[in-house]
Amino acid sequence: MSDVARAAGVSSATVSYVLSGKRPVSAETRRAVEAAIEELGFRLNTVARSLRTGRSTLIALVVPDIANPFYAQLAHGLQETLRPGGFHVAICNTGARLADERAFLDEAVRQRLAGVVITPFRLAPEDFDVLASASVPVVVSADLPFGDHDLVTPAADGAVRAALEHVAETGRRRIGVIAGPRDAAGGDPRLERIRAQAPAFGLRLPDALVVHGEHTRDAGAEGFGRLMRHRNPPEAVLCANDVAAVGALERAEQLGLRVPQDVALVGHDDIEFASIVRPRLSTIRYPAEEVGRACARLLAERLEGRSERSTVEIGARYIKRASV
Amino acid sequence: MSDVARAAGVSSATVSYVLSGKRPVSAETRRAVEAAIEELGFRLNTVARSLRTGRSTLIALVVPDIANPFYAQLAHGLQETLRPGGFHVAICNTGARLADERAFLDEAVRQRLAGVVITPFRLAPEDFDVLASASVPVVVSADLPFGDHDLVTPAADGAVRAALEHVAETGRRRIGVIAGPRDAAGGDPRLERIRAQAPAFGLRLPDALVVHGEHTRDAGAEGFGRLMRHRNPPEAVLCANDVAAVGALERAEQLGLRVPQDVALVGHDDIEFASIVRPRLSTIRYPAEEVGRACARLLAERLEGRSERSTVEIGARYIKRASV
DNA sequence: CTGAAAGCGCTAACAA
DNA sequence: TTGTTAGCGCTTTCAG
Repeated sequence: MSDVARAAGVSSATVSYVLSGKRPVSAETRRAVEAAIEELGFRLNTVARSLRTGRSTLIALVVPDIANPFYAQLAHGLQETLRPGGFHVAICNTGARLADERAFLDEAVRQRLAGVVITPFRLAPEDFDVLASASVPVVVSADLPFGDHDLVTPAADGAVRAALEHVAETGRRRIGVIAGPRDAAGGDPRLERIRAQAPAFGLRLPDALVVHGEHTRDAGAEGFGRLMRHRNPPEAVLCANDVAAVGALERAEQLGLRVPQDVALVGHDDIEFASIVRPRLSTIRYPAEEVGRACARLLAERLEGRSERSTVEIGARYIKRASV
Repeated sequence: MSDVARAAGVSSATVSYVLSGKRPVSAETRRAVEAAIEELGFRLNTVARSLRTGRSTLIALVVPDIANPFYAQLAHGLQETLRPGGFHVAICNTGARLADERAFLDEAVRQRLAGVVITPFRLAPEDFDVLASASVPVVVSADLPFGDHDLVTPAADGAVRAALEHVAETGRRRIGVIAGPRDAAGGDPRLERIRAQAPAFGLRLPDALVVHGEHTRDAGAEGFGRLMRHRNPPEAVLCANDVAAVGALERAEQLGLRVPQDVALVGHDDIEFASIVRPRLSTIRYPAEEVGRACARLLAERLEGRSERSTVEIGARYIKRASV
């Protein structure tokens, strides 16, 4: 930078100001500086800038698995809306493991990150204290509030109602649920929403027909197998996410069970998988890209100075397809 | 850090050395320093470290679309194998647009990144000069060599042969190809491999039956439609990637064409989609996670000092399923 | 085995 | 409108 300053016959402060635009510079000086920059092939060192300003332009996206289409799409929405503001997104795969979740939060403060967007799985609210003490803004994407952080969350009651109504209309009475991991922080709100609303539609969800597992195809297949081995199996199975639902569907085929004739299936999220499988999966859509964009906006607002907590609800909708 | 030094009664250099392990420190001093770190909740500022050392620990992954399952899986493999070495991965979605590809390379030097892993689409070799002059190591993941950068690439000849053989065995003679974008840098090697080997199996690929498009479902559907509107349509369609192949399959269904009875379909990559659609898609597997891991290894070697160019071939394999 | 001190490249007072 | 300069927090010679 001082090279540029010398070449342009100005001080390095002036170079800094033409680059940042934080103070007016005469057209003539600006031209001289820009010429020198071009001439020397100069490129601002953003590391030095970050050290000086105490804040980088990097945002961490902390999720269980970026290869899960839901998070991949969320990442896409997040990155695309953060980029015009000069921010970048680092992906942090935790594998839903507590130790890794913690490790990334720690790393976020070491790196003086501009912010963190996270879907916490096993983290406790206290784990965020490291970030608070370094005043790294946090946006949580989850079904339930988490501490007093900004939140992007589904408004899903109506969608769940619509799904249950559809299941009931088609004559089923006994339902099962393939929920998230048993030890997830805050339990599984998707399960609880179903449990709370089922009775209103004359649907029974016995405790024995609730199984838990990770958000993977294997876990979905396994959970479905367990449900159907029950001496009195469910007539409809609702899954907390589409990846598991696809696993369930595959297991149904292996077991010679027809969907929806023998058993109905409903997912959550509406990732691409859902409309690609046969039968097409009825599911409660929670639009990942839009979630990512909302997270980006919340974070941007924080970085621009908002200090009160804010929540964005993203509407979920029941998408009726062929699996019910 | 100087706070820690003061609290431990040592110099800040010593604190630095216990943290980095770059010089022996007596057990006693170490203990005192660690106690002080714990006490004060000190966290190393990696931005300052990067400024001083001239290199960050961030690696950019530059791809067209992180929401494309192939790249999402690649990202996963990359991140998981880079992390133990203390490196992080930033995602850079280019949308396959030249301007964005260039912008990210520029950004990489501003950020003094430790490295770049890229699947270039429209970039020309000269575009990499910015990186070379800042000596930012580059690993290219592509079907063809690109400049003199480290390369991860498929060994796909055998797989293509197997696919074509299967197509020929089932009695088809006239084939079509849904290739990548017409203006992609270096053309479409997957198309060229097919073109080169088809004659050996008595297969004809007329120029009129080669269509180009992006690696998206829409482009695949559109390309398939164009192919089948031909007055003498192909008996088998090979796609340069599975995302497009899924689009083609959907369009076939819309058109009332049965796969594989009316037309056979072969994809590339074997992303999860391929085994989820019905009929299951026969495809040339190119394992994305493994590609990501290979990119990580190549980059790690560079950062440890290797200076000769290196290429890793990842074996591709024909996966015979129900669409041929 | 430990310390003193220079300096990485930038930004932001403060001064002119 | 521009310049001078201190200092962000670390690493790394050089000296002891």
